[in-house]
Amino acid sequence: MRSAKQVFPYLSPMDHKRATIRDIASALKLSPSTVSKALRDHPNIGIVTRERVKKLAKELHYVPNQTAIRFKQQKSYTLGIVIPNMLDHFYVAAVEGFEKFAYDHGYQVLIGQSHESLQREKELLLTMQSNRVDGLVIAISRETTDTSHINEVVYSGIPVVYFIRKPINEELHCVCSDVYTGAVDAISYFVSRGHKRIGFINASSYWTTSRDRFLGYRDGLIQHGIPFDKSLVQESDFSQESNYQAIRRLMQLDDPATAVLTFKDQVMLDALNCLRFEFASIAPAVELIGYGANPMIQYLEHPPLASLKEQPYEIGQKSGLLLLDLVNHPQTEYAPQLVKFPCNLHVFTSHKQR
Amino acid sequence: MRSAKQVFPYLSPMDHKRATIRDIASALKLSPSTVSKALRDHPNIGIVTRERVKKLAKELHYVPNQTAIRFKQQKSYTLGIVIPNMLDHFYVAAVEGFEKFAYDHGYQVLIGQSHESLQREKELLLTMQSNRVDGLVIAISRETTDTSHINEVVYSGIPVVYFIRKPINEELHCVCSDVYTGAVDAISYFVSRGHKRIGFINASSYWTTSRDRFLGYRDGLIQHGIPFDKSLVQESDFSQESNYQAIRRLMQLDDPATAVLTFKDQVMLDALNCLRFEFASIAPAVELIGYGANPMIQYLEHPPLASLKEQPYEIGQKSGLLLLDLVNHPQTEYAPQLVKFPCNLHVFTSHKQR
DNA sequence: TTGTAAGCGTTATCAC
DNA sequence: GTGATAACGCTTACAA
Repeated sequence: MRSAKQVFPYLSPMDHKRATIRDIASALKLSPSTVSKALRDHPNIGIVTRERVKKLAKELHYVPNQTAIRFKQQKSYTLGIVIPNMLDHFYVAAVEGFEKFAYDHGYQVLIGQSHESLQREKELLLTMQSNRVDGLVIAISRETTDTSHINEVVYSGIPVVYFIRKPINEELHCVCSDVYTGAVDAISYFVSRGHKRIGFINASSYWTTSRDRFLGYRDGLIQHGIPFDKSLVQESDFSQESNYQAIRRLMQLDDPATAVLTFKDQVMLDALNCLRFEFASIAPAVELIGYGANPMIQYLEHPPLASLKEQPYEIGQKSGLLLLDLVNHPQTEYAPQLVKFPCNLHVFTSHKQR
Repeated sequence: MRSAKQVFPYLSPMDHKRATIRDIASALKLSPSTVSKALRDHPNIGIVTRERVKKLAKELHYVPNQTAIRFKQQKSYTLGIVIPNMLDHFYVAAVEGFEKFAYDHGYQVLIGQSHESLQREKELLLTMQSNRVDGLVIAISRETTDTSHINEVVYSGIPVVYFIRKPINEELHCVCSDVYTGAVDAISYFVSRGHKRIGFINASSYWTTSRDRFLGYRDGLIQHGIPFDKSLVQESDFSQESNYQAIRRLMQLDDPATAVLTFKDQVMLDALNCLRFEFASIAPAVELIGYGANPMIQYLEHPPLASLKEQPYEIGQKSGLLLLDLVNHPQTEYAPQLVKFPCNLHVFTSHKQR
């Protein structure tokens, strides 16, 4: 067994050229094509030759050169995934689902983070094209109101699937959460607990995921005969300051909110802290519901009322499935699908026990 | 502006072949080499030609084919990073630092997650080699007690840098946290608050990062004249059940711990919950310190005493720097460096105010 | 069952 | 200032 000591200083490619199919071929007095076939168990290579080839390949530490294969095959066996941020568990879970699916089908994954910047998103898409990814899924950035850069990718022959966030009026496959129904359920639950002043902290954007949350909020109220009040709807950009501002406004109304639905758990957590620090007297009476069912909530002594549990892993997987289907059937016309995964209201234990 | 509608069904490569340097060359009645040089602002191409080329390139939506460039240059312009897990903020932050450095130097990043499996780690390294990454940083999995697969990579000419976790007795560059000093500081702080029964929940492993925490814990005690007591040291595999078990054992001793240092914040959070649910009477008196300064702690009403704030982003950056140096100077002999970033004790506000 | 040769897109070298 | 040619490692018709 070679130890680290022995390999110092590590051998540069000059000292130790990586073995190629040619090297194996000439050593064995075979042709490169025979070696190539033997290594891949091609049926019309004799068993003896095949074994000889494999044995030597192992001895020479032959590792197939993917960069050459990709180039030759005009296929990168790589799928791209563009997300806003890896610090958000939700996106990480989605990436995991996507990655698992991709790996299981022989594809690699190139991850890009837009950090909510349109500029960065455009650069990422160029990189993806330049790397000739075979397909791409994307959760658009907050700044993405124009999608010409995405259409450019589609036009260049790379299939694209939206996931989690989709621009309004764009028609490509999309996999996301059924946030509408989730919002309706949340409102119903609030109403069942006697709330009438129900606030909503949304994200300002071009995404359907914001619009649908809003529609669910509004329809939920209407279904229970509660008039819609514009002043109960606030927007946040997810920064702590912005989250604090939004909850403050809802608390400082003449008739303040007694319950608040938030765009996601991170917003809810900040709201919870703001209530605790700045509105201590009324804080315990204010009930909150977010989206995401962040596992960290289990560590809170006074958890929020509930959270809408989404299925990011499954969303990632399903996006991968739709994408690979497009990759493998490039010329087929298709009707863009909109796949929605349910958001289930997850009520935290301490509230259930009341 | 092309709209999504117009591109439906999306054009397959057959309908719309991607432009190559050859296409541009023949359209302009130039040679491919001239076009290639023009696109890269090579000095001995006339300004007129250059502009003509660039104009047409834009019109044809020419995007350089990285797969061809990589192949031609025998360089992938890709760096690999292998981590156990992306669900851990700490590693995500490290990846971010590494990625930023890599991108700024014209490299892409291929991320691999071992999920603490040696088998998976080996597969990842093969993939990395197969993709001819120009270099690799790795935080080894929990199961990695033998490093021959890593030496194999080094031997094949790909420089490797360890980060965060390093096997004992392996000599390559390594960038990690100064967990030893962190542990000593934590113990000193515990002692200054009157603790004498100080427990420690460590990770069982072959990593220096476990050994160093332990040595810091032990030396910290010794420095304050507190005898080392083996029963105060427990091990955990980071699962919730394992974390609960570990803290339970420390609480059920004849002379229980009154303070506990944990391998990382996740362990501390579970310990906190376990204390709250199962040892409510003594819980408030037990003080905890973890590693990581997880931002979620700010949402706890009764936060732990403190956390050792590490610098994962900087660790990622520095690993990138050392790695690129190796990539760019392949034949230089080098003495393996061990770079340590400080762990600073971060005391949570509610305790400061006591 | 094995061998030959062409070609994927780009760039480096050298010639003009 | 521009062009011709070879080469990177591999796969795949097609030929033997």
